Amino acid sequence: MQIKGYNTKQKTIIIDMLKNNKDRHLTADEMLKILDEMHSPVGKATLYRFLDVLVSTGDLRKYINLDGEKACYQYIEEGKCHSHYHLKCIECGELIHMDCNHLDKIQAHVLEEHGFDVDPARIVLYGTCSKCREGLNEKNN
Amino acid sequence: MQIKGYNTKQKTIIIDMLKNNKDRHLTADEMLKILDEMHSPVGKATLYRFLDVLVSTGDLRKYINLDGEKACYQYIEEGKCHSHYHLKCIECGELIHMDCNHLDKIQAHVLEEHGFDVDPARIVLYGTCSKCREGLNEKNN
DNA sequence: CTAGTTGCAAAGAGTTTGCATGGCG
DNA sequence: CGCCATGCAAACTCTTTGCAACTAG
Repeated sequence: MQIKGYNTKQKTIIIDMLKNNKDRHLTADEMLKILDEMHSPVGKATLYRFLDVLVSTGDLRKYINLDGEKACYQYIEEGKCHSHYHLKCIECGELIHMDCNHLDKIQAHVLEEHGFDVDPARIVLYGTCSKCREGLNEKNN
Repeated sequence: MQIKGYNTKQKTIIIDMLKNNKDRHLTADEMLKILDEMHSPVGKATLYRFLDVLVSTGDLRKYINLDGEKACYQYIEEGKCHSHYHLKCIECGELIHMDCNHLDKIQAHVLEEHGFDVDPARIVLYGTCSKCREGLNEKNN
């Protein structure tokens, strides 16, 4: 991918980290921790600034965590249009990727009846997963 | 409604204010302002603490940080379970509150087919509103 | 009386900004 | 060399907490 602006060490590190975690939703804090563990610490401000750039160029998607209030980010692979939906458990935090044609109807319905064009890739449904409802899930957050 | 704990002046004032604004989504700051204008100022901490109580008793619904913004609250009339969905325009940032029975099916479907219990109040659908799609919307953020 | 409640101010959490230094091109 | 980027710390915003004074029951 094309890096906007100067091609610095920090930007390369951040992008590598994001690519290595493209299946996860990461918060800024988690990223800082990962970068530390990679022995490639990056300044907090630098991270936030570059994440903003990546979001604006469409390489990164920003989700607002309705529960914990921290924003989560997920890297978007070039040209790859994720047409699946995300379920995020507010108990255990697990992120579930759901392929489901049924939900494609949401988009059609909201567009026709409400005049609003939903981006399906951005849909995140918050709730509780089956494990947590059954109380089987260990506390892991 | 039944007030939990002691029945104080501040609690009565807050509940009155909420009832008078049950058609709106208010942030804590907006409430403080309204209370000031009613010449019945209530301490910030008192408000936040009582809002928490009302949310826990189910009298108030809390919508959290839709886009790094403040939490907003809506009073729930007794016995009336009214859930609606949020549409957030990624162009102009407008937050649209949509009442739609059709979308209630999302919850049932995801629970039955995917074993995941979605909280409808937390659903936020990102996309573009009709005004922005037509390019008619003024830049307002 | 005494446990719940209030309000101030200070602390927290997450994010942004100011500014001097440093590095890309 | 000029300009952008970096990183620290301080600022900022929204919310929560500590604590002494207060009040409902």
